[in-house]
Amino acid sequence: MPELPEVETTCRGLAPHCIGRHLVTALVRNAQLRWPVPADLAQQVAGQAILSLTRRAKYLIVTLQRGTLILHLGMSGSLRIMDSNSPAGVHDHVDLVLDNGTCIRLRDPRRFGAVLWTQSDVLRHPLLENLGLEPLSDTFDAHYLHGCSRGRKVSIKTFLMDSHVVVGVGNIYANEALFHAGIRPTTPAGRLSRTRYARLTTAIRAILARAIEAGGSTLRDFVNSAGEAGYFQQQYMVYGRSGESCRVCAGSIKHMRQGQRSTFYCPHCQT
DNA sequence: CTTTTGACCTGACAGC
DNA sequence: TGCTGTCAGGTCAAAA
Repeated sequence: MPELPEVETTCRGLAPHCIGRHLVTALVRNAQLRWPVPADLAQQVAGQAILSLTRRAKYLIVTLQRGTLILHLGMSGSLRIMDSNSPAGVHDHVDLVLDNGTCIRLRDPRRFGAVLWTQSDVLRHPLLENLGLEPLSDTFDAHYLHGCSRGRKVSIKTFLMDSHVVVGVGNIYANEALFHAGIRPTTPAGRLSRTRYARLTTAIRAILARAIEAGGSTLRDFVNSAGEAGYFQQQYMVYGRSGESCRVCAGSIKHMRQGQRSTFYCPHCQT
């Protein structure tokens, strides 16, 4: 489920329900996520106000008065505002219980997600300190990508998905952005011209921004309901369309694997 | 340093 | 109806 637009949508959807509220406790039903949920999480967060909810890469950062929660949705996680008395499903692993009878409930069937706690500068946390640029920031441009790709032999698609270069570009949007930029996913990153990186950065920004807008339409349903409709409403140009005809040239969309991930592209439109 | 591979975990689905 | 194998939106850690 979660690429950057979904995490951003989650962040915006949760914020009005929890900013300024106090956490009563944390209820951990299953601590075995990507990393163990801290055993003392409830004691750490109890009684503290939620000061802000922000996003860095695909991490959600919940700033409390005396520490910070770092949340990640992994491959299958979702966060929802629920009545704290509502029965938990098998994959509802953590509730952050608020002072108004609701909770932020983490559901994550595959348990690749994370709930971590830090009292240090969160941006210096080992998971966050070496992250690349935000794709929607002003500094993310052709000059940046061109510069850090010099000498790199990895394919442009693998390069795009490297979070030390740029964050938030997952498998779906890497495929889609390369189609929009007309770039073959297998091209070595170090061989692309600045001009082609300009097309690519424009494509990445446009696609992510559009996906976030689409996700925004689901925000009003964020409480007690599925907040995922916006995601599936996207009409993909290549992702998941192998064997189907290209929406631009009508040629056949091809499928291949790059580093255990599925790649889809149009051999005619992407060179 | 860069690049590749394995690992984590469950659920859905295709094919026998 | 089972069973087995493959695949899925992420990304760290270890090996090469």
